[in-house]
This record gives sequence, structure tokens and C-alpha cells, in this order.
Amino acid sequence: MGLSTAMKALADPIRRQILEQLKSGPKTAGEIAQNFELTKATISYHLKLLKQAELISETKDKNFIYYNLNASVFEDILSWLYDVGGKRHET
Amino acid sequence: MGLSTAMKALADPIRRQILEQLKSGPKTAGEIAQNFELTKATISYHLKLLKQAELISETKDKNFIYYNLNASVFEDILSWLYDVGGKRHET
DNA sequence: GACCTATTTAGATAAATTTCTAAATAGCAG
DNA sequence: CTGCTATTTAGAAATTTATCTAAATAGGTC
Repeated sequence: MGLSTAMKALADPIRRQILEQLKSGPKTAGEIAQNFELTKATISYHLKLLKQAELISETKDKNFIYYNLNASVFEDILSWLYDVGGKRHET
Repeated sequence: MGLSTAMKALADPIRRQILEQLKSGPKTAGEIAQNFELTKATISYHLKLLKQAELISETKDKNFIYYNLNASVFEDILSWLYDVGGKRHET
């Protein structure tokens, strides 16, 4: 969905923590929410933004929705940073 | 000033464009402002945020202020992205 | 179908961000 | 010191973002 959307998604500390949690594997919205002092509705809102930024994806199983890190989409951001930050980046 | 400040600074497209402009070398606030349809006050505000994030630094000469890219500070962000995105990053 | 459980959506509010205009500061030039 | 140029600061208005509560959806289970 574009660099801008991804960058905005990464700007929020809650959303970065969500991504960090997903590092260890897929989790449901409920599992993620347990680690925050925020309502499930709020977590759902953050998950929506991360999904729009394609930083995560979802797979449904029974009536759970599992969220997964979408590592490939970090590439765009890395490229931009390397480009501006003055380093080379091999894709 | 921390990852969070830097990430927030990078979330705005104007600020990213400013950084891109500085890639080719130091520029004054006025020179930067010329490339946007925004007032100098607004550009000054964005420069302040970039400075707080330590993504740029300033050097004064006569009564000009030159802004420079501070490439080294991109490292924190790259590290975080590599870490979460599942890639290795040698510091 | 009726009832759970998991999650999202809607609508409202609060808080943060971006932008502008106008005034203030700072340094050089005469 | 006065005036000029470059830039920032202050304060207000507009927009966007984050959060909550309550209601809606969706898929199992009995």
C-alpha cells in the first residue's frame, strides 16, 4: 500500500510492539490484546492499520483470526532508509 | 533522542522529502522551503522535529543556518527493522 | 435455532499534529 | 544604531489519530 502508509503505521509504539510480538509467530487478536492495557476494540484498530500497511496479514482458522508478520514488506522501508541514509542495500 | 521520536519524524511525507533534499548536501531552511508550497514557519516546524529526532543537524554560517543529514542516526531504525523484519543487520 | 466466544464496526470524545498569520530574534551591512 | 534578510516562536484553527463504550458480525457448539 505504499511507503507512506507503512511509515505511518510504524510511527506508533503500540503498533511496533504488536509487530515485535508477532516475531515469535502468529497470534490471535485476543492474545495480542492481553499484553496491553487497551480494549480489544483499540487493538483491532491498530491491527487494521498494520494490515492496511501490509506489515501483517491474517489467516482464519475456526473462529480465530491469526495475524502474521509480513516480513517482505519491510523491504521498501529498508530501501528508502538505505537510500537516504547513504548506505547501499542489496535486495 | 530515541527510536520512537525518529519513527514519528519519518512518518510525515514532507519530512521525508526534506531528508531526500538533504541527500545532495546541506541546505538552508529557505532553500528547503522553496521546494514546498508551505510557509517558512511550517518548514521550520518540520525541521525542528527532524532535529529533535537527530535525523538532521545544523551548522550556522553568517546568518544562514545550514541543515545536514545525520546519516548515522538511521542505524537505530535499520536495526529495529532488521530485527523485527527477520533479517540480520551487522552494526 | 439459541447461545458462546472472538473480533470488528460505529459513533463519540480526547489528544496530538499540521498549518497558518503575526510577531520576535539574530546577525550582517551600511 | 538602523534597516534588511533569514529563521524561529507564539497562538489559533483545522485536521488527524487514538481511545473508549456499545452494538454488530461471524463462526462454532449444543
